[in-house]
Amino acid sequence: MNNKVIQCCGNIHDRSNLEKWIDRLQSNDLKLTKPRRAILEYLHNQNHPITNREIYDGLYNNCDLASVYRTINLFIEIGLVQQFDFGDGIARFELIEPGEHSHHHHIICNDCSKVIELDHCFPDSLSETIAKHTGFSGITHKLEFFGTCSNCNDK
Amino acid sequence: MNNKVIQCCGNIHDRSNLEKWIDRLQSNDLKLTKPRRAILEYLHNQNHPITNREIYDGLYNNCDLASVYRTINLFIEIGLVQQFDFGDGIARFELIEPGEHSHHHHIICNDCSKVIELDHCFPDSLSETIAKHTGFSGITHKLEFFGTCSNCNDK
DNA sequence: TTACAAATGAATTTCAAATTCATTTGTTAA
DNA sequence: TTAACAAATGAATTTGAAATTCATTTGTAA
Repeated sequence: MNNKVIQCCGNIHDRSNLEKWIDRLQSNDLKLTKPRRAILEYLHNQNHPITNREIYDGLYNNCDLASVYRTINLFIEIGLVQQFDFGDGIARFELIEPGEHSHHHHIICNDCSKVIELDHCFPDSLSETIAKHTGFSGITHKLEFFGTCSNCNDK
Repeated sequence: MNNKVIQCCGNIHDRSNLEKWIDRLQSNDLKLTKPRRAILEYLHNQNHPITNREIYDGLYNNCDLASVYRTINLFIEIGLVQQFDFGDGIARFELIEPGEHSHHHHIICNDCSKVIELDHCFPDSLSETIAKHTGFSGITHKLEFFGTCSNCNDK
């Protein structure tokens, strides 16, 4: 395995990490194209969910906006990316890093839109109760918190 | 007070209930117009959140679609209506009936889109923990559940 | 190196939502 | 009741996110 460092979009990555994604793509009979690699790496550099437009802007014409939409949808289909909705009508996306705890939520500041990732969640027993009560199975949930961050509170 | 029954959109209402909303509108210096009354009554007849287009279609040209959007936004501003997001990118709205427990969530079937309203929620202690952990104040949340309903499971 | 399916870019389309502006409609006071 | 006027409406247009179409380009595997 070649662990040389490659340069892209002004950021430096360990190629070994990238190869896990490449494997993931190729095991799904998908081509490793420049736009896909660029989007993958751009997502990897973020620590919060970002919009398709933010990805497009961040890639500086390395990739068309339509391809960002297409690629993100593809990544969601193969379970590489997770979508979050912060209530403003614009979808946001986060890379699910291999081996990471993927289930998490966020709290978003109503004033400045600051985002903090949360590990907190309610116990599974709540979903189980709802399953019994409604007859639904395979229950998942979408949960985001909102409030005023300490910075905005001080103003 | 005049408690006569009025007819609108094929449904019958007790005028005394409607007057609570009228008071609500007028105490906000807002006019009680035909579109606003029609939307209010249409919302009152629903038992699940509905989209702007569903309201428009249900009103049969008693009101322009633009006015539905405007009126719903207005009702949200004055706290008469609550918005829900079921993850399909189309906003849904529910009337907050006076004196009702307004905080609730839903479970939506991934197959047939059936919606059940839920009283279940996690304890406030979770929000308090998050407040302490993040320094955020005035914490609210958006929470919806998804799964497969018993009907779709049997197919 | 070639062949070809798959993916891309550019332009267009779709759809929810918001906005503009001339006309209409509640409301309040005469 | 009527008149006056701000507020709200309808109709058309605009916006913005997202999806789609199609000719061209690009990975990949023979």
